[in-house]
Amino acid sequence: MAVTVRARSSRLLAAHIVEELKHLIESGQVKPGERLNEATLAEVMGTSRGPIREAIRVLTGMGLVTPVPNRGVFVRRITVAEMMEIYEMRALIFGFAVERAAELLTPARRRILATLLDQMEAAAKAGRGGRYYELNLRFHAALVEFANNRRAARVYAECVNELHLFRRPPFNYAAKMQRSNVEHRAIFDAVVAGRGGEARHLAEEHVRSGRQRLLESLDE
Amino acid sequence: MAVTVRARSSRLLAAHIVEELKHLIESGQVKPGERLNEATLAEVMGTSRGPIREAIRVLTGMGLVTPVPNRGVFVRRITVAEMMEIYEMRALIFGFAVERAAELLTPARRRILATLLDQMEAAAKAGRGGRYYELNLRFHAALVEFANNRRAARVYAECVNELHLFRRPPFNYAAKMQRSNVEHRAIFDAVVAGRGGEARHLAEEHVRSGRQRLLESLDE
DNA sequence: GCTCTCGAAAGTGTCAACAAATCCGCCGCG
DNA sequence: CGCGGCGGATTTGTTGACACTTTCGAGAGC
Repeated sequence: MAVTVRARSSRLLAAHIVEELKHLIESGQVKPGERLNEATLAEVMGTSRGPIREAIRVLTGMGLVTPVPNRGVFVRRITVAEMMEIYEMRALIFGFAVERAAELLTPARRRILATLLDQMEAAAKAGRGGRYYELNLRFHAALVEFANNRRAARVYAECVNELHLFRRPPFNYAAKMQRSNVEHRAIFDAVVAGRGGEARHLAEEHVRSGRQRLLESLDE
Repeated sequence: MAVTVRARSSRLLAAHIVEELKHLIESGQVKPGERLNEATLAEVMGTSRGPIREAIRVLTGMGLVTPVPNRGVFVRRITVAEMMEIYEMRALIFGFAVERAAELLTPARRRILATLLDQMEAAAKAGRGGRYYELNLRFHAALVEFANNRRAARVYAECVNELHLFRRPPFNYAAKMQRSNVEHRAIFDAVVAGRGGEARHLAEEHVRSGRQRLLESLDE
């Protein structure tokens, strides 16, 4: 658990620590299965163990860590089976959201999506995998947001976060960016054309093919 | 916040308090918008404020309460708009789960569902709304469980819990039990017959008509 | 009578210390 | 050489105390 901490902005309560811990987990500085040491974290964060424990409990409620009595909390470990389940869930919600987004599309939203698509294309051509990955997340998040269902958006975000627990971002996108982006374009076209049903189907397939790409990368 | 506490079973850590608080919220002993008083809860639970605060943080992570700095945490208040969103989400997941359940049905599972159906019918005939409500929850939960997707089951349970925040169980089922149970039977038949697509459609409609029944009961 | 200010009361945020459980290395025994 | 158990060290669980913020009511002033 080698840890570096970012500067603290808000002096509001120790909800700050929650963000910090989430970042540590999602960025892979603490790995799945690893234990969170209260004393160490307290020292690093410059506080006492109280706020640390409370922040850890928030993560417990979010399901990012699992507590074991008298032994501490461990970063959740995702099995392949769980990953499959989460992907199914994600496909379901993404498909639903995209169909809604098609119904609720506005010119402003269309522009946002178009811009993201262009940027992704540029990133793909330039071979910038990290950049593409980030834009990819934002494209999906935007579509989900445009469904105007915060509950769905939250669950979707949770799925994405948990998938981070399984595999780090810099997994080999280089070869797959092009194909992925073709699918994005197809979804976008269907949404813009107002063909909600088709968009939904494409969105579900897109998530499934993303899962497939991840599975293949596991064999390497 | 008039509170009565049940006997404590496990002597393992203050995760016990989480269950206790959840029960207080779901049973309506503390109402949406109300503040959770740490000192009072500590006294009632027979512990100090530390474990109480930690339990409250778990609820925060689960989204059941929202914290306000220096003012405490408040039980989440669900608006009608949010309720609609949650119902949409619930319909989506329930439909998905039922289709899967149709594919994964076993004789043992079929028997469990059939038994629940019979019990519900009996409860409906006897006009026992509370009993029916409880069996109804179990019937839905069983179907969701039979989809073999724990992530989906968890999200579904969260939706149901949050809907509890909106309206108490003893809302008037008496007149609606019969109709509700007809829908249950139809879903069951489709699942048993292996007609997943039809079952899914029926399941989605069932949740939507449940929402409709709730909306109508709001006008009274 | 109304408003503003001040101060006490209540409640949350934080900390350091203590109690209990678990982990780990060492020693003795078979 | 392997195995079991016995401390010591580490780490979590819990507590009470203290600081700071917010709330609310009483009283002065207009």
